[in-house]
Amino acid sequence: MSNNDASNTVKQPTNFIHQVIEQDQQQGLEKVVTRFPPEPNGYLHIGHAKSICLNFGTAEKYNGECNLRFDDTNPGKEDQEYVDAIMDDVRWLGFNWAGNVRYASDYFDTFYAWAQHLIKEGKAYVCDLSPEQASEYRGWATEPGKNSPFRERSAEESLDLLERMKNGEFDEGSRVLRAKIDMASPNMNLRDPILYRIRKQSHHQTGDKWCIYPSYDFAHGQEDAIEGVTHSICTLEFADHRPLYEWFIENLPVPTVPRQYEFGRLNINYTVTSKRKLKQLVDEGHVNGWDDPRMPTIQGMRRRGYSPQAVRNFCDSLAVAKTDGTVDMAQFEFFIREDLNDNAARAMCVMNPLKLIITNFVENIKSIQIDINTASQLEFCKLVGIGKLLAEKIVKYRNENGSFKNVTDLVRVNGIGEKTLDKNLRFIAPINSPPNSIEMLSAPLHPQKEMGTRELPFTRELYIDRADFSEDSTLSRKKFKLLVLGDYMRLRNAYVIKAEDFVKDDAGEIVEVHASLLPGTVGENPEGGIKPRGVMHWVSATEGKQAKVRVYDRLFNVESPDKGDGDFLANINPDSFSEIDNCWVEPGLVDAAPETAFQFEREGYFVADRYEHSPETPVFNKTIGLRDTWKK
RNA sequence: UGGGGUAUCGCCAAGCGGUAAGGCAACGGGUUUUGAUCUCGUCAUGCGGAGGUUCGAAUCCUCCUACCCCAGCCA
Repeated sequence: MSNNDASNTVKQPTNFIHQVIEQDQQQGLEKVVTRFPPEPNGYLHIGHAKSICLNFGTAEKYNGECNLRFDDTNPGKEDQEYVDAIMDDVRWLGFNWAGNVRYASDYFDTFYAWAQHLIKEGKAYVCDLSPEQASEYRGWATEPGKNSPFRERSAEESLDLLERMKNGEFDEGSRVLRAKIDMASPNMNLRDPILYRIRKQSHHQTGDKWCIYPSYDFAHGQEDAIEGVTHSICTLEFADHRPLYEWFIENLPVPTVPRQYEFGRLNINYTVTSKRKLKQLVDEGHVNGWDDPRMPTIQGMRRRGYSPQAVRNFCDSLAVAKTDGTVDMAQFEFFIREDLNDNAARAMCVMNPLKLIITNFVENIKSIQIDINTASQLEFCKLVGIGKLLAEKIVKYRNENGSFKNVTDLVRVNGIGEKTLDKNLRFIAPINSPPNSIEMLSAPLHPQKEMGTRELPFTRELYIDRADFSEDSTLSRKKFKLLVLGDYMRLRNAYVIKAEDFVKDDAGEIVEVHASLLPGTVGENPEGGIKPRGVMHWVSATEGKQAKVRVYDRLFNVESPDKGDGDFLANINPDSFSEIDNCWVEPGLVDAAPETAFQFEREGYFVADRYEHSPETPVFNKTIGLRDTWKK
């Protein structure tokens, strides 16, 4: 992988879990097994990405295995839709789980048998207290709870009651199975926690087989034990559950002994990562779904154009510790830009078009258009997909049949089809007209890396960005890198031009700029010490393509939108989305595959929309702007 | 409040008794056909606070303070 060299030079943040594993290995641990255990009740977000990278990354680092396991113990909240999306997300990040996908529900039979085991051992009982009563009996932090009146019920009776709970004889909420631990424990989780509750709901995996479902606590550690998980990594809020986790492992005939370790959850400013709040954003229509590019969901980041490698690099840069801080969004953005800068092809897109006419175009451009009635074999070879042999055939055909009457007659030559003709149309001059309407320039796809080149049609009429022209020629040369009347500017990958004139409409708006090009300045500096003020991007007005660009900004305009219990929706940034219809891009861009990333030079990074981009209706999403140190 | 955690630069974070790494951000300089990239440089006598132990403390001890988590038949 490409980040190998990075990991060799960049010092890894410490990871106390890796320290634990290395100690365990010294004690004789042979194989590390981890797991990523989401509940399929929503879409994964950046916080889960950290957990995925930690669990899968740890397994990878120590040549172990990592399972993907759905913790599906509460059917009311879960859905197959989420199962599918989560698998998609894990794969997108580039991880492979060991063996098949697992489900907690795979083990429901075992859990039931283990529940019976605990009852027989006198360590669990069916309790008939209502939820309200149970809450009262549980006591308060400073005062111990009271034993349930059903606590000393006989094993036989509990066994029978549990069986009947399973058979659907009782209503939801009427009875539960509880562990008999300690109603006076200062740890509330140990005050006779619930093992099974009645839920008359069908389950996305087990259908209607069950109407009682195990609680998280009665399931999670046992799942780990069944799968041979050695290091069960979860977030800090589960630290209080560890004694219970261990209690089950000690009191049940489990095949292996997993250990639980907790690390600090990832928080990022200017966004929210609580499932409840993300759901609210979707349900109330503040965003366009879970995969809205403004969402911190993996699906959203993907649609926004964040690369999986960038997300991974960011997650790997985070220390695995027990502190609960909030990482600056700028730190994430650094990794997004770093990866995109390396890998995104460069292109030009004019987002606010202003027409620029090159007044001396005809006299000065180097045409590569071909007059098919006079071209030689060698000249035909310049066309796309035409080699020496085909070129010879064309010349022969022309000699035998006389001049072409139409450009399209080229297909009559054996070996040239519609497709070849289409690709070459712009390189062929119309019959009987001067072959000079387009100059094909070539530009590198990347300024530093060897990524090849692209063809850039340069024509008499171009589009430049409105913001790049000013009629005010008194503007400081140093401060304003603009096309200013009477001054020079470099067209990126093309000529240096000089602005000469402009046209205003009745409303006083500039609608057209006239400029002349300096011959011989493609790839060369102008003679006579002329220094352009700067460089600007452009697109041919006749050869370029119109495209739609969606610009996204942060969803919230305060650092901690969910601080406190106030309405986090009040902090929504009303200008987080805008769509610009009249953008012009290089012709080649419309053929880009969905999810291809580009840097639109001087504008930022953009991605062809995963779902809506097509050659007919090109749609690009702004992933992130370029770093901008331009101070006015 | 009882229990469980955590406190080192604006943010993330190393450090594990020997005299405060690194990254992000910020700010300066250089290169540049992207105001990008790249590159060079600046940025904690200070480690939540107060005492103490020690030749020596961010690291050990004592007390204090602040913040986070638990008190669902959610995970």
